[in-house]
This record gives sequence, C-alpha cells and structure tokens, in this order.
Amino acid sequence: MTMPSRVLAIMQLFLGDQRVWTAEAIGRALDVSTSTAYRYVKELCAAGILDPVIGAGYALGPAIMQYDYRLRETDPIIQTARPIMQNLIDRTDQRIDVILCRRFRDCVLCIHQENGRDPHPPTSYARGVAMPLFLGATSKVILAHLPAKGLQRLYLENERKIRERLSDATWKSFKDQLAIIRRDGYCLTRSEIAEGRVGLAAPIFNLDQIVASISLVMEASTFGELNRRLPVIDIVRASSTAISDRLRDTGAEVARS
Amino acid sequence: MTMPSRVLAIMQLFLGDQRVWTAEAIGRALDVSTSTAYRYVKELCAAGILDPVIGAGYALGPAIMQYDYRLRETDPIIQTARPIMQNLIDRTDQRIDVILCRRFRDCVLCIHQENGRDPHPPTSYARGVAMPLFLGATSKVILAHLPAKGLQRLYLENERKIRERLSDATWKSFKDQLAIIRRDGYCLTRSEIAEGRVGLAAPIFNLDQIVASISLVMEASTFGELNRRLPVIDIVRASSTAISDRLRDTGAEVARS
DNA sequence: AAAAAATTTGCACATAATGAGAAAAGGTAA
DNA sequence: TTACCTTTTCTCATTATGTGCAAATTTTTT
Repeated sequence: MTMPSRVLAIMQLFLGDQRVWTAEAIGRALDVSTSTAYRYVKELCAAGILDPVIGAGYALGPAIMQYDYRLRETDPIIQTARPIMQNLIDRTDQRIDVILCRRFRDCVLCIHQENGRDPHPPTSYARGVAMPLFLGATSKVILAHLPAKGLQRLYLENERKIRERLSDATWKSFKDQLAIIRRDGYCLTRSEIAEGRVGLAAPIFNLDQIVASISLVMEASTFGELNRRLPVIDIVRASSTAISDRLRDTGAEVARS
Repeated sequence: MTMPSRVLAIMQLFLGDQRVWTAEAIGRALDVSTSTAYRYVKELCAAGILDPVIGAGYALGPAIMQYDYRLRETDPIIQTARPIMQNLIDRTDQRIDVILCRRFRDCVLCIHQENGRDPHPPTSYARGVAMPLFLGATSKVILAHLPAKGLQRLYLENERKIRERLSDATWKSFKDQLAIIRRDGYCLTRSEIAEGRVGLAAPIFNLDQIVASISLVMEASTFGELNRRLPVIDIVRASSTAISDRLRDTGAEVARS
C-alpha cells in the first residue's frame, strides 16, 4: 500500500466515525511521519477535500459538495429517474417516499430520493446511505437480477445478520423468493428495514443488466389504503420500465461497476 | 506537481464540463503515460471515487455520495442551522427558499438549502453550487465581515464582471455599502443574481469570525407582501444570531479555511 | 513575554512510482 | 468458432520522487 492510495486512505479515514483528525493522528493511522501527513493534508486542503478546523485538526471540506453536485446533475440514471419519481408521488400519495438505489460493493446505496410533501415518518434511506444487500424490497429486487454466480456465497456470509430480522431464512427459501421476484418484476416487503414500514421496489435495467431500483417506502396503513384505491404495483412497475426504456432510447452512458 | 496531487488532479478533471474521461485522456491531461493513468484510475475506482462507464471511460463514483452524506450529517453549521432554517420558512412563507452559504476560495458556496413547499421558481443556489463573491445579498453579507485586508484587490480583479450587473459600481461605493451592511447586520438585494428576485441575508459568526450566511430568496412580489405582514428583516437577523449563539454555546468545532 | 504546540521547509537517501512494451482480457464482427 | 480489434493489466529496469529527520517558522496558549 503506497502510491496514490495514500491520499485515498486519508480520505477513507473520514468515512469512519471520527469527524476531525489531526495531522499527527493521520500520520499514525497511515504509519507515516507527521511531516508527511502534513504534506498530504496540505494538498487535500488546497483541493478543498479537507478543511482545517479551528481547534485542531481537519474535517471533510467543501469540494465534496461540489463533486456531489456534479454527480447529481450529470448522472443519467438520476436525471432520467427524477421526474418519473416525482410523478410517482403525485399520482399516488404525498405520505410516501420514493428512493432510487444502486448496488455498491456489498451494499445497496441510495442515490436519489423524492419525498412526499405531507408529514410522515422519515425513511432510513437517504442519498449517500448504504443499506445491507439482503434486507428490504430495494435490495432484493436488485439481488434477484444479479448474475447467480457468487450469490450463495454472499448470502451465507451474511446469513447471521439476515436471521436477526428474518428468523426463518434459508438459502433455498431465499433463492426461491428471488425467482418469484424475477418473474413478477417487483418486490414487496413489510417491516424488513424499519418496523411497520412497507417497501415496494421494481428493477431498472441498462443493456439487460440491472443498474438500479426504485422503491416506494411508506407506512403499512398508507400502503393498505393506497393499494385499495390504485393498482400501485402496476404503477411502480410501469415507472421502472419507463426509466429503463428512456435510458435505452437516449443511449445513456451508465456506470457499470 | 506530482505526488498526492496526481490523484487530486484527476479528480479535478471531473469538475470540468466533461463527465466521462478515458484513461488515455486522463494520461494526456496530466502528462503521464497511459499505464500510469490506468494505475491511478484503478485505485480511484477501488475507492469508489470513480466508476467505470460502460461504453468507454470513467465518471465520478458512488463514494462521493457517501462523503457528502457524512459532511451533511456531521457539519456543525449545517446541523445547527437546519432546524432554524425550516422554522424560518414556517414562520414566513412557503414560497421562499432559505439557503446557507459559506465562503470557498473566491466564491460563495451553498452548503444547505430548505425550500418552501408551495410552488415557486427555483433558486440559482443549490447545495454544492458556487456563486460569485461580489453579487447578491448572500455574498455581500459575507464580504462585509471579512478582514478588510486584500478586499480591494479582490474587488478590482472582479470589477468587470460586477459591472455587467451593477453598472454604477465603484470600489468606493462598494466599500460604503459594506460598511452599512456591517452596521445594520443584514443585506437586501434585488435582481442581482436572477431577475426579479430578492435576496435577504444575515451573517453567521463563530469566535467573532464570519463563517457563513443565511439568506431568504424569493420573488420581489412575495417579499413586498411579506414585508408588509411581518418584520422579515428582524426575523432573519434573529435567526442568524440564534445560529451564531448556538454554535458558541455548543463549542462547535467549525471549519476555518 | 515566554513556552508550547502546530505547521512548514531543506536536505540526503532509498523507496516507490514511472514508462515502455508485452501480455491478457474483453468485446465485436465475420 | 476464429480472428481482430480495444481496453486494461502486468513486468521490469531506471531514476525521479516522496520520505524521514531535524531545524526553522508560525501560531496558539499561558
């Protein structure tokens, strides 16, 4: 570990739960001298990635917000999905949240959210928050369309955590569940991420690969009422298909990872 | 220019207006061999800062969103200001936007926004967007409290751009204006950033240094109406003071830069 | 004003990044 | 399938570059 990674390793320190780091602590963490740590910190500050904090130390800096803005405004998936997500709320209920997620490492990362205007409890998902890959409609709908290769291994690695929430989970039953999701083109879950909340998710494709999912998140009671009034499932499926179609039609350059 | 800066230089490429870069183009831009460019790109992808794009090349990656989330959730100024900004909308009008900005290099960067729920034209400001340092209430209220040292030089460097919007601007008149803002503790501008829009800003301090400003942004007609109904200026000033006070009382570790 | 802490700089040295080209992987078309 | 692209990784010898140390400087605290 050397080379570019030094800068990146420093940045990663700030994803842990310590907000402010002294140059000395950074040096210790990377096992380099304090003067070297200062050299790096200086460059990171000049780039706006880090920001000196008054008492002592450094925190994440303002350039991060600029990068995030760029990402937000140029990502073809977000751009394509945004109006459709807004529309989804307007056509259903102002007490729901719609989230757009993608896979990232062994997690599902929320990359955009649209919130209904009426008061309702906040979602656990928010832009930039990673969630486990095996719990919740959002995750399962993505898993269901991932290449089967390596899935079981991943499942078994995470089985302990999954059992905490779904006591009767086995690989067999999980696999069957995924097949059903694949067939139906949506996934509905209750109380898997947060107690009393319902998730309803559908997949988004690019070039036949799954690249994201959109999900409605709402209270169980809201869902019951909504489902009686409207064909919610069809609406969500239609929205996700509309996004996939538009990505294809515009020939969007979508990240793969 | 070498060292850490390579990684940072690559990242900066993505702040320009090209969203997707090939490894080869990156190599050319930094004047290094293609293989070196690939080495860096690989590390950046592993860190999630960059993301391979299907056709050809690399774009900003998902980790950016995680960093931004961290920043949003841990920045003491944002955390302190957020509820007060929401409250400000609720107590005034749902057709206004409230923005929180700080200085960043020779610009003013929006670091948080709260938008009224009722429909109204969008603000030019959004989280992560940098605005010129000499136009608009937001900027002027920050300028007015910056150490005088070097201000005139900065002003003269930017005079051309300022004149485009404010035809009668001179350093003398500008300086006088800043003195008035300092005395009054707020700044009100009309049509300086966007035609027909009013900005009303007040300063936020930490340890007697200006660290940010909050501003109301709204249509001129909304302001007229609002100002008749309520002491808006006093309300904004009180809000900004409340934020400064709370920062002091909690001993928040605020970035200085 | 003195003392302590934080940050920057100069220098000699060896580590660690570099370029060039070969090899491998991935994708496309015949 | 095969061949032929392009993209990406790897190997290796070379030396440019980042490194630690100690001293210097600046900033903060007492």
